[in-house]
Amino acid sequence: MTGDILRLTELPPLRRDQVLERLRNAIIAGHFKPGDRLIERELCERMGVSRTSIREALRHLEAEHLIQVEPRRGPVVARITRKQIVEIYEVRALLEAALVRRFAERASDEQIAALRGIYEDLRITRTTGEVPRIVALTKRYIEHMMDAVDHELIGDMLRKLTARINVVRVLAISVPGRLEESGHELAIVMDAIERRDGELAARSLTTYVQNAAAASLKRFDEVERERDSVSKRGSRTTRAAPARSSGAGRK
Amino acid sequence: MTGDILRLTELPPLRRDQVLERLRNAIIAGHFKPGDRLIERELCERMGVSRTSIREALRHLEAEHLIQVEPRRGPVVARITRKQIVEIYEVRALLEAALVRRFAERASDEQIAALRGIYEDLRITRTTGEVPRIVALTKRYIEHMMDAVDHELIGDMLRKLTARINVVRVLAISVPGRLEESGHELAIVMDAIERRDGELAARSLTTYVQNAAAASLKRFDEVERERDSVSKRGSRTTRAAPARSSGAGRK
DNA sequence: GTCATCATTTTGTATGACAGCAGTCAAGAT
DNA sequence: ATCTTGACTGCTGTCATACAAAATGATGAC
Repeated sequence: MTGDILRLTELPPLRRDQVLERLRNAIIAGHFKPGDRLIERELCERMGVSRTSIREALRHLEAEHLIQVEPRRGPVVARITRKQIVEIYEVRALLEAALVRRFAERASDEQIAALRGIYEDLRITRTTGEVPRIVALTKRYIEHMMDAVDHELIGDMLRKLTARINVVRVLAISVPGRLEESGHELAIVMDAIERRDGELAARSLTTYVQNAAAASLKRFDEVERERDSVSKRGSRTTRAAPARSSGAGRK
Repeated sequence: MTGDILRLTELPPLRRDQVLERLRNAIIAGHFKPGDRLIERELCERMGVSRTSIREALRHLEAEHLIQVEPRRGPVVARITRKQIVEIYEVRALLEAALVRRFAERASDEQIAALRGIYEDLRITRTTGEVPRIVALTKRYIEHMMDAVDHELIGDMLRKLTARINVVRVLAISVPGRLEESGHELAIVMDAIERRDGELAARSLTTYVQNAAAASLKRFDEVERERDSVSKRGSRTTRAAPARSSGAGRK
């Protein structure tokens, strides 16, 4: 019998999984910055585990694209390119649109009411400008839909994608005018859901995400430009990758 | 200077990456069957590397959902559930529709002509019923679009998704009537692309994928039913990885 | 056939070792 | 002062070994 559902003795969580989660959180939270090297021995000491566990967790993060590993140079917190941001938002738009469509069409009235509750919190908080709380509520909002829709794969993919652009995404919130604009879009989405109009909800959410993408890209470009001008006069930055600012197009 | 264009000593590919690729291929090709246990020591011996490299590759495969790891029981080739098949096809439909839309709208005339070439090969081969060749050409077809569209993320995701359902997918080809039906759908897609009608191409491809999903699910259910009735009278539990007589026999 | 008991595998983790690439820094050359 | 060179150091990639705890398999009792 393999399905040990009724197990009494909780077996201890695997060290490598604990390491994985803590590293992942640290990266997403921005505690490690893009480009930072993750040195194994350091991580060992700080987390009190052996290299074995650290390295296995790193392989997992590598597969999630949260770190990049150049052979014999070791892992680095993933830098994100402009093209990647564009692509991630594009796919996010597709997936979230599908998600909200299903939610509008299939969620129970209670689930929709609960979403309305989260939405109202969010709407109010948006007027106060408490960015961390806005981020948290936005997350709650989408997570609520994921739970209700019960689409493991879309949920999984969205979580991984948002992890990759979390830093950029948070920046985008503080783009002037963004909050008002997006508030309007979200209102339409919420109304459409309540009218069970999946199509409209999906279309509106797509617009919302596209605008969010535009805001993120704007901030990204600003940061890039600033970083460039600094590195031009300032000290020599140890940059591993060429990281051309514009026109990264290869032929 | 790190622009290693003129490197003489081609640095050896990392062992863990070689292991990763070989294991991944073995799983996708069905050389290991779903539910088979992957025992570290065995893999070490058969591949001539240490547990370190094997285990790191396994963590990567775990992140790709090609293996499942229950704590302290070790890795097992991922079994796929009916729900997962449904979900994967749903997302595949979304992503491939987006892909073909972009291709229809942006590809060069030459790229479209090349696609037509692959398509014609495929169309002819379909009449002959050579399943392996059909599979190969279908893969070429989609890969050609990925290359042309140059959307790293969608390409990446599609590759990972198809890896997970490869076995089921191949089975579906031999569903009676499927080939004729899908031939028709593909023809519409191809025509729409040539007329630069991204919308129609996307819609048709969605239908195509949905039908493919239906065929796969049908075969999946058949196999399931058969397996159930066998296990009811025959040997008891669903054995994980008995040393199959065919192939490498150990013990 | 079911169940308890013991032997054997296998995983999870730690430790130590070492070759070899990568980045650094100081000494010498121009 | 700047550039070049070469030694130095830091890390990664990989292996071998070890061992506790859990899982699996075998054995025998009821």
